[in-house]
Amino acid sequence: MPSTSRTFIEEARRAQMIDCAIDAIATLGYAQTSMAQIAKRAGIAPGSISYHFGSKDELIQAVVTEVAKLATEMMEPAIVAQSTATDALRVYLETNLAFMRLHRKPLLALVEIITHARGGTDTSSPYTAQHEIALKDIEKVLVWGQKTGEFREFDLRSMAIAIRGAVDAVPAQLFMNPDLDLGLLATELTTLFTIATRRQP
Amino acid sequence: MPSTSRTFIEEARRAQMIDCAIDAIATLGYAQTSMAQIAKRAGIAPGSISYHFGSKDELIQAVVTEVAKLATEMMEPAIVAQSTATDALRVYLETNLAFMRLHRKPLLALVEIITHARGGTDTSSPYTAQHEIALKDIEKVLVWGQKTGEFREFDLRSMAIAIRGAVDAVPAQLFMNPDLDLGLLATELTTLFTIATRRQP
Amino acid sequence: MPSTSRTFIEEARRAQMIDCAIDAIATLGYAQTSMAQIAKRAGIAPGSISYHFGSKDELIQAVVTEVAKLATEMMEPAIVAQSTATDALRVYLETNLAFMRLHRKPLLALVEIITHARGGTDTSSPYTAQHEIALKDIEKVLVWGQKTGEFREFDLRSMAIAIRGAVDAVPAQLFMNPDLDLGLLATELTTLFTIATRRQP
Amino acid sequence: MPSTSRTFIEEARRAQMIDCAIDAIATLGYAQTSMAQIAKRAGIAPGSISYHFGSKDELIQAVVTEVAKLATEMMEPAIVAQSTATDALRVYLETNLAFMRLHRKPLLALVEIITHARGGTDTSSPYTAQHEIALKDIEKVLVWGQKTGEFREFDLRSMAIAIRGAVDAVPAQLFMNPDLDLGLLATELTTLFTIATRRQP
DNA sequence: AATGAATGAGCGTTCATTCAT
DNA sequence: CATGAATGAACGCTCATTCAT
Repeated sequence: MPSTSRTFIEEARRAQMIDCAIDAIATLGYAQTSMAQIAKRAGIAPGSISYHFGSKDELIQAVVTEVAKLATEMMEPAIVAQSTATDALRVYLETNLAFMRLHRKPLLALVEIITHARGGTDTSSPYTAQHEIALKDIEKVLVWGQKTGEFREFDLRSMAIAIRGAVDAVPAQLFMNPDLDLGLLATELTTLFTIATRRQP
Repeated sequence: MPSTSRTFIEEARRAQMIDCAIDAIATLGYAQTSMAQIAKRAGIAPGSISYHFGSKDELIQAVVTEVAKLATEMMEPAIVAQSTATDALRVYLETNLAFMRLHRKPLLALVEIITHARGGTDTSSPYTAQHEIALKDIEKVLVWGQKTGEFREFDLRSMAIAIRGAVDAVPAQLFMNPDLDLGLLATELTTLFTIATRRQP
Repeated sequence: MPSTSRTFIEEARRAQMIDCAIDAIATLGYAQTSMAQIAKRAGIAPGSISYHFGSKDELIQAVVTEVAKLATEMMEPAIVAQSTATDALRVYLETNLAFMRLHRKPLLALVEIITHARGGTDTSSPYTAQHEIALKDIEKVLVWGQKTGEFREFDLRSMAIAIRGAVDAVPAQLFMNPDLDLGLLATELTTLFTIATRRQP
Repeated sequence: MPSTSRTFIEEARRAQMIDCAIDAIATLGYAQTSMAQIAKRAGIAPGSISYHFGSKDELIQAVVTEVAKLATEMMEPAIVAQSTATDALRVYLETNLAFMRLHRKPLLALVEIITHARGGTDTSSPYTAQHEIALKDIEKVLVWGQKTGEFREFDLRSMAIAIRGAVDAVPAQLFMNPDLDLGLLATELTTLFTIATRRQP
């Protein structure tokens, strides 16, 4: 039991603040979400957030980490359990869309942060890095498929951009049309990229 | 020559301010772009922008209109000149990427504005509408190809989301990696969606 | 013929600007009346007003002078023509209310200026002086009536304040209720102050 | 002792700011009183006022409420305690002038606010309403006197305008001449309106 | 540990005034 | 004479952050 009681309370407070930040960002939008708004939702003082997180940026970073952890926990085991690259790609798309269905608010918050929190030409932001990691993950599956001969020859980065782009486009759609059929979308995207990647006859 | 000198000067100033706004937004990001920043780039007083545009919103709107005009002028004639849906889809992707190459900063600015100017749950923003129009345009080409038998059966909206998503993902990539090979990307995306949409044997 | 053609045009321009200033102030209120608003009403450039009047303060002063001249021209001859102080007091009240009926906008503008343009503890403002002159004018009539025995003994300044206060209260009423019966009000105020000032039995 | 220390401090700060606002408005005039000016007098940062009051309008409203409360507490009990309309009218005038003597700055500030906070043709401002209430209050006393036969017949609104006009004229006089004898003025105005309203022989 | 009052820099905007044309 | 583009100071307001309690 490595964590003390103090740390436990501390962690509970942080988790509560992260949850409220997610709710505020997903509901109000990134630009309209102030520290005061988050504090109000948590029923605490604005200063307490600074106290626990040091700065707004660190809170936002914690939100990103939290949601990324949630997503990874949900998606990664299913993907690595597949025995073919084709299945892995299919499951990658399916679990991504499933995550949007099950964790809409965290996902919306994450998208808001990624699109808003970038500062200028700062190529080295943690969000940029995360995006690169996502593309690299896809490329691993694509390389696998090309090695086994399941997939045709194509430029890895281009295909990865297309796949990730399709997935990243969904939250915006979801925002515009909350009744979007995510099940249908999952099926269609799977078919689309299965056809587009498979070795051509 | 119907325009007077006065109008000419006025238009020149507006154009200069729009250019500086584009530069500022593309360089600093939307959230970091204040009237003062834009004015500084133009070498003028902050109040002068309000004098010419009335408000920040109107300046931003002018930027959007300017870039949209630029994009439409470049892309639309080439697309409608095609005689098959397959060619139209190819040219759609090619001209979109060509625009990014030729007008990188305006395009980055436009993307920044579209992704940031939305406020919370406001579904009815003009930028949201613009996005929907873009999808509908793609769907027209897809319907065309399905009617002629060039394309297989698929859900129109899902395919449109994937295509637009791939295109929209490019600016972010461009931002992270300015040396991205847009020519290669155009070829690969064309191949990808040609395969993914064509009638399967 | 002391005035040149240039001066004539000059005067016409000034008169036009004063009229537009009166209209703007009476319609929009003092605080909402900017140089640009006045210029717009006159169909001229904002800079032209500064050119003719030097500053906003001087324009406002010109408006006050103009309206005061209008009022004096209308009221003074009728008042001095009376042969008793009682009649003079009656005509003073009647002509004051008649002026409000006939020149509502100039009067409203004047009131707006007097109540708004005062700057801090500046006791020596021209508006303060004008107010003092108005009280002194009333006191002259009151002294006259006391000397002839028409009026009872009372403190001159107190009675003058009450009379002027009643008259000054009317524009605000007019503003709140444009259908106010100024004829009835004139009759009633005349009766009121005739009773209040006359020698008691 | 129902109020906590926290609320107490909060209230003390608000009271301090209201006092400084009263001082600034009475000294500088409404138009010259900015948040920065008030803050300077209080020795605090401009933002602190927004923190406690939300907006300038709310601060001004708080000033009005504060002064109105002060005035009502002082004047109303004395007036309603009278057994005849004649006495009520006398006490109305006396307490009004007494308030000016005891609370000169708050009263000046109130008058500044009432005369300035109206915007253009906006008939429905809360200050306009307050003025109407003041007239109605006077009319109640006048109706009372006419019913008991103490007062002669006259138009209620006209007489109310004259009485309120006389009272409202005093602050401006006070501003011009700080040594004005308010005791004498109270006596004279009482006599004036007692004579003017009483049943004529 | 937690507070919340207070800060101060920055925001978008207004506007009387200036001056090259 | 007249213009109107441009200015620059001031406005009310927001908000992440600090710090005495």
